[in-house]
Amino acid sequence: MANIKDVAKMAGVSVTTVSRVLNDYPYVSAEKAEAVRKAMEECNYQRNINAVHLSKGKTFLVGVVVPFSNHPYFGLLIDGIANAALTHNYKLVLIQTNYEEEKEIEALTMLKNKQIDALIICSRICDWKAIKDFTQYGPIVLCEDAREKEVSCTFVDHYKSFSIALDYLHKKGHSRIGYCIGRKSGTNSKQRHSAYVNFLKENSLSFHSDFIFSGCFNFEDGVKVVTEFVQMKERPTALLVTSDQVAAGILTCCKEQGIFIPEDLAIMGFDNQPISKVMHITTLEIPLVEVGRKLFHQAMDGERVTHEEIPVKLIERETV
Amino acid sequence: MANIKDVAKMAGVSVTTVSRVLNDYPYVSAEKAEAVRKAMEECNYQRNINAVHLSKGKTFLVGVVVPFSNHPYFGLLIDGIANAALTHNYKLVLIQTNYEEEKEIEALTMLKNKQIDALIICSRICDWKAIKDFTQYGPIVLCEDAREKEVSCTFVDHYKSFSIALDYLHKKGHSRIGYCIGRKSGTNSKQRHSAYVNFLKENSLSFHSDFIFSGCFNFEDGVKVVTEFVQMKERPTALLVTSDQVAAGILTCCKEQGIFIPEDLAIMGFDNQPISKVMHITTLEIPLVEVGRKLFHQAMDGERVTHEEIPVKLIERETV
DNA sequence: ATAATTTATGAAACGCGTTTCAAAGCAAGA
DNA sequence: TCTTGCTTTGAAACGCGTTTCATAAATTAT
Repeated sequence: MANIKDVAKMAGVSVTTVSRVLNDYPYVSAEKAEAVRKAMEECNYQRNINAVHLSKGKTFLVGVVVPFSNHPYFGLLIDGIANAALTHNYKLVLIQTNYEEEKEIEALTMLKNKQIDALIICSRICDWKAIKDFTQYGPIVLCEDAREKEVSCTFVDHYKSFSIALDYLHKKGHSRIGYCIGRKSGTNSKQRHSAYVNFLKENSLSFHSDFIFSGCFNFEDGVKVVTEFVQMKERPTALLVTSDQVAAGILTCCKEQGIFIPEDLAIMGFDNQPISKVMHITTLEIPLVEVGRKLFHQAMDGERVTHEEIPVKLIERETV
Repeated sequence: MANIKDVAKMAGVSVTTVSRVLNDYPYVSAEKAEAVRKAMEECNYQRNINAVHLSKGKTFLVGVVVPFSNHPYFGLLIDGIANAALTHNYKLVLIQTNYEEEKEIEALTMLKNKQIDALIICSRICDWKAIKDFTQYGPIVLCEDAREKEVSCTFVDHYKSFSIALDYLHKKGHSRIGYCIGRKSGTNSKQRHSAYVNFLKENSLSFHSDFIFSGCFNFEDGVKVVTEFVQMKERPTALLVTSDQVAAGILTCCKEQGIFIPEDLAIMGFDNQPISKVMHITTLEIPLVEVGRKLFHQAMDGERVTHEEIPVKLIERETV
């Protein structure tokens, strides 16, 4: 395969001139530019992108860390990131971690390596300390409340939004409220939990540890929740479900079991995924595609550290 | 930042020796190896991966072309690819095309550029001709029946599987069968359609163009189908739905409309996604994660062109 | 007409790790 | 003792495009 030298020779110019043509720099005469273009065509020249990357110290790749890629939450997020990347001629390197810390470190190392220009971490298991060490190597942006930290982030104030949801349920007459969550650790989960605990305290409600269902990620996890629910002696009357998928699963399962929604159990979803509309699930809208887009822009604007809060919106439908 | 030269100088050896240590080559004395390791640590040396890529002509990146990443079908496929990639120390470059041909060409160009070592195309809109021109630049593998073509593929024989499903419905007494599909063009869709047409012919059944519902990708698309369905004068009694998501949407919507499944309408899904189990949808299992894994392995084994057919399995549940 | 710019062009250095090739040292076998 | 065959080690070439710097030519300004 021909390289820039060959093209230069063929066109009777220097490699510098070829490079100038290649990159649309000025100060090349029309004739020489033409000669170069002709030579490139003749030998089917293709620029070796790795040489460009080495030379420029830039790859036009952005790493995206997600635990799973087949989950609608991350799917939508990736969608937003991917579409923003598309318009900026960046490509995404998908790093699926399955929540293994090792994989997250690998992603961070890619940044250190200069294999990617920036890194977007959609969800993590690793310590902030681990990340901090890598901030010097390039922009890292988080999808969580990192206002206290020296990296950019786009986030939902989950404390606030959980409080809103809890108050809403409380106003509707519920005092036995539980919630379903993916994993218990994680910045977002912790914020939610403290909102929950504070809500109980402020309203003098008692804490039931079995009102908290963890491990809820997908539609099918709704089955587990309902199975547990029916076996409970003291049941909650309302459930905050941090994913519409899970809420939909719970709904479906409850119908089978003859549990009426919202009479027997009120359900409040999160995200406002399309499925929640179809199933008339009351939910808290989080514009994930927009979050994704913002994350990408922050990754691009690596110099500036910004913290963007995304407002959520309560969407009333028929499950509360 | 220190480079290999600096390390060599610090350790009092040549760059070659450093390179040998870096790559675990034999023929380095223990003392020198130790000196190199110490030097690397001292200056926090990090190998510039782009230089490696340039030198090796290899990037350990595999491109994955998908139209959307937030769809469970592609989610599962990506999952399989990603996990296989993980174990082989490859990373994925996600190219979300939204079915724009231009983006597909861009992905192919990345292969030509040597920016990726191989390309997996999960679904495409572009012509085979367009792809053919790029096969010379590296392994391209397709997720469709490409037995006639000189690229590797992992595929489901959609003609066969559609026939199986149609026969099953027919044996259950249905003669007014329709189907729901994502897009009408596309290799898979065409295979399915011809299976459908042949089935009708062989059983002397008449063709109703309105029994075919296209644009069915997601859960929410089920709504459209049901809306159309209830307005039909002559309704099908069974529907083959090429995605469990859509089948689930149809099911949910039918329940609302008082349409009984399977009495009023039999539904047969595809993929055997978790949702189909929860909702007891009879479906045709396609092991997408395994398909993904195979696609990756074929991409790795670029030399050999193989065509792997994936068998499907009918899973009887309660919607037929 | 002369100075000051602007335009055009190429040599060479740079980014950096890998690999080939030659050479030297040393041990085992003949 | 001599040959053969590892084991070690490093110089130099290689992969290839970008960028800096110097030079020369052509304009424009004074």
